[in-house]
Amino acid sequence: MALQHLAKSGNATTREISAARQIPYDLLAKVMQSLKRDGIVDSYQGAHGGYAMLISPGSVNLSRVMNALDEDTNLAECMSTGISHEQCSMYENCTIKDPLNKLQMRMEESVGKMTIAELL
Amino acid sequence: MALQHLAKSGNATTREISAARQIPYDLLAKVMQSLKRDGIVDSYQGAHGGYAMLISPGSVNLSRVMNALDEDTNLAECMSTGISHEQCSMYENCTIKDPLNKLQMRMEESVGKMTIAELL
DNA sequence: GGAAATAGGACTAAATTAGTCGTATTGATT
DNA sequence: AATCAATACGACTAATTTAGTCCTATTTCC
Repeated sequence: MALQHLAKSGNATTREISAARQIPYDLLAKVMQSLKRDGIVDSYQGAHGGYAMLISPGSVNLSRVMNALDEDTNLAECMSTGISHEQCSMYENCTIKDPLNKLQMRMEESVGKMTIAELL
Repeated sequence: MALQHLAKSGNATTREISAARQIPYDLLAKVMQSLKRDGIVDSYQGAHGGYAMLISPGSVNLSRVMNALDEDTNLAECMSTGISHEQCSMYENCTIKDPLNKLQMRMEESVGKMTIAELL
């Protein structure tokens, strides 16, 4: 909702979006910071500051937004990069690992096909 | 994992699957009951009882399995059928309702394309 | 200097999901 | 008839995750 608002209005403050969309201010603030961190939006501090899209809405797909907001968007823990193999004792002889990976790729693809531009 | 096991072995008891896949017995029992309720598997009570596939693995897609196990698989509460309109005060002037519905349909489609047969 | 904004860490509360427990029922075997 | 091994199921508890809050910096315009 925040990105839809931003894409429509060009730029806005957290306070404005919070009021317009009835989103708790503090929560939205966290969301905006995450979007900034990912480089989806740009921020301007100080008085008369706020946020603006850094990338064209059509170039921001929902898969990217998901990953910007959540640190782990995998279907299972073992699918994260890194030390995850040790986390599951069944990792070596797991028989659903491959199909699960395939499923995740397909889902990411379908989520990735929708962009912020399609929310306007 | 349970369905993969069942599809491979033809039939099995909860105890067998639990041991083979290291799934907590009580939890798996609940899962099997849900699958039975949905009509994906058939159950046989009493001694020498157990479960067997009721439908061919190729006809059981993961979307159906999801819905069999979870009572609500919607992206948002307002997308459930029934009284949900009253649950969200913003329902009438929600501006992401339509794209969200479209997204859910696309995701369901991609999940629905994979069947238990593809786990074998 | 003050007001209005972002930045971010630490925390709490709510909701969800995973897992357990107790008991009933069914049905083949002895 | 008794027993044992299985499903059925409701109620509960524990763990995890997610939503939301609070406090304090920092930045920048006026």
